[in-house]
Amino acid sequence: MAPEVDAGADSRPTRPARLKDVAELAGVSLKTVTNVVHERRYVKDETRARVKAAIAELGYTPSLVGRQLQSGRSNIVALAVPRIDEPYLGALAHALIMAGERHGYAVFTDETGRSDDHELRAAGGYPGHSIDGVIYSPLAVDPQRVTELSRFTPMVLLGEHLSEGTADYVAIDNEQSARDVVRHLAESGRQRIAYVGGNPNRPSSVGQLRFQGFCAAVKELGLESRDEWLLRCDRYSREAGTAMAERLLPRIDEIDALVCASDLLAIGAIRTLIEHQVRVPDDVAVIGWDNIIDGRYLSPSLSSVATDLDLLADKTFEALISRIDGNRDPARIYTVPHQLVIRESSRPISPSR
Amino acid sequence: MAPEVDAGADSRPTRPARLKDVAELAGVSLKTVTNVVHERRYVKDETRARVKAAIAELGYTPSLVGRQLQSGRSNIVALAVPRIDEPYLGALAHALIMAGERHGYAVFTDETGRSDDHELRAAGGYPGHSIDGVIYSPLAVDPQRVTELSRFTPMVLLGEHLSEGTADYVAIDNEQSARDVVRHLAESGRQRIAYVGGNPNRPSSVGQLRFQGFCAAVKELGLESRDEWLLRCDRYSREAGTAMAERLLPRIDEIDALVCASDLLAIGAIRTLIEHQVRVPDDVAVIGWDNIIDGRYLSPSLSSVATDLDLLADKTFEALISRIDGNRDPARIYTVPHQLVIRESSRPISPSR
DNA sequence: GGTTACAGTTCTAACGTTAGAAGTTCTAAC
DNA sequence: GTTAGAACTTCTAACGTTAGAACTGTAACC
Repeated sequence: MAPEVDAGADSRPTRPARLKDVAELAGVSLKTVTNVVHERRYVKDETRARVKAAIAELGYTPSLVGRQLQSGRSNIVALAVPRIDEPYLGALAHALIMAGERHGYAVFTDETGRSDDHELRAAGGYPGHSIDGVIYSPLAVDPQRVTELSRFTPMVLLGEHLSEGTADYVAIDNEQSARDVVRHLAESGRQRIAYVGGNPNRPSSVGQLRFQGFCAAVKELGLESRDEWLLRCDRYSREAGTAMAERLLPRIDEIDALVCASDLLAIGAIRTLIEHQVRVPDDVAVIGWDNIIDGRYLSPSLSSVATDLDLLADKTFEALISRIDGNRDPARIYTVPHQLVIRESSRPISPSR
Repeated sequence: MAPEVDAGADSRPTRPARLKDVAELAGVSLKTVTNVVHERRYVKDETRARVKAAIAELGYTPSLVGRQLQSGRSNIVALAVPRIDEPYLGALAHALIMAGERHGYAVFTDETGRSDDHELRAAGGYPGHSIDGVIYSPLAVDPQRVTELSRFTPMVLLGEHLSEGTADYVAIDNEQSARDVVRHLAESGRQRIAYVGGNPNRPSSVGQLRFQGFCAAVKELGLESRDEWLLRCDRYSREAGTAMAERLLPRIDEIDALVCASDLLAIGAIRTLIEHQVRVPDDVAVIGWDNIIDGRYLSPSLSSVATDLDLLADKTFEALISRIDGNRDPARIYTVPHQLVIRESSRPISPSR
């Protein structure tokens, strides 16, 4: 008999109904109920109706834990990012949650920024947690370790690029986007461009790739270049932006544009420049990457390299699901298109004004 | 026998080790292994050492799914917010993830902004998902439904205040914080203050409480007040901020301060004001709520009412865990302190400048 | 009347963990 | 030498779901 007898509208079950309760109420076996739930053949219409009525009456919802144990699959993927309260990572998480829904996966967002241990746990696929796959934005972990661990965890990398062949990687063409940025500035009349960002110690990091593209474009376009205009840092935060801008201030008259490897760096830098009466964009144009929403509402509004996050998220899931389904091909790089969004901070120099 | 024989350093297990594998390797029973894992008495030192060695050799990690099924507890709580890419909600999520770790819970962030269905699923405790509790920031769902559903789901409400007695609620004293804002502006020499935010259709919403505090303080301090200076809207977004500021523009010369029910509203409003050559704070002071990081980097930087999110997160977990542990007391309101953070956007009017 | 085919249903073991019940071995006391 | 109890281990069922194997019943065909 069922554990709960409906004693009127006021009484409620204290525990969720199980498959067994449905089976007993409908007077059929467990298997028949599963067959109905999964819409399988070989169930008489009359039986099906009876089972469905029982499901409705008990408010039965299949326990995903039971299914998980049985199938070994959870349809949950983890998103491992340093901090969820960074604007770009929040936007990324949002896009991935939406894409996950389209692809039938729930996205569990985990913050790894606190310690290397957290990152390693993510790279190892969260042992014990029955996570189907990991979308991973590594920060500190040794690429070698990631390579080792990813062999047993379906994984897609975002954000930072580790050594080739580590795991699938989805990103824009960072080098090309930096060239586009420099060409845009040159076409707007900028001649002496500074660069902030890119940790030289991580040769294939995003900031480094952007730096390479920047340098190549500066050379190709015959623009002036000085080592003192190239500031390197390994965090792309607002604080780092202010710090770098302060280091640049003594030479600020030498330059007329500043390329920052992220919008946060740019936001920090602009704040410092404005505090020191440097006019943006009249004295110095500034441009960043990520196209975070806040950039639109700054004064001046911030020009930026935009990624189509929905597309990136879809490609990420395609790659990840293929790995979850057992694909053992060599790691692949998926490139998503980027776009320059020109706003006030990189307005062309005009004779008037 | 164990399913995997270690055939050398290159070979790796294809599936995670189970308790059973450990037991077989150590030559003991399942129960003995659990006893070791849980550090129980009645295990000989020698046996314990053997079991621990086996655990280490196999890299065994207990399956949380198995535990969940057995115990009915997952130690996972859901955080249901409209969108994770809103700065305040991202900061909130970060604080809750950190607090969850302190209290032994993982925080699963779910976005409910897309549809009422998503919100209802959250309010119902995510049936089937074995979630121990829900931290819930409702937006659209009928309070009545939340009340019904929350009776069977350990739940704490954040952000929007529903009808009294619905569920535990953690927030700042919104009314008092609005009074503090008005007093600060008055003390800084502002006389004619406008207000943006607060949906009059949701009587106990945050924006409404702030509005009440605002009106009371204006009256108490004998400040001028006109209905045309009070703009109501139900979304606290940047877009709403620009829209509301545009509606205010024709009367902008009448006012000298603008109180916005959120920093996003304020950011949108400031952008519009600056575009129309209204000087902030010289012509109009602006102040918001939430103290989002971006406010610090705007020019002018944004004054705001700050909540101690770490404290809020800790109180949230205390309340939620008490409910998870079976507390059936009437719903309670937990108040966390707030603080005015004065920045450039509400600088006092000074004769010079 | 017997065979075949298939629709519809039940039985059973399995996923990994847990803990109560039951069993075994050992020590110490009478 | 027996007994009590402690120390330690094994046995077993349970959590909720699933699917293959096995069973029953019916209809069609020769």
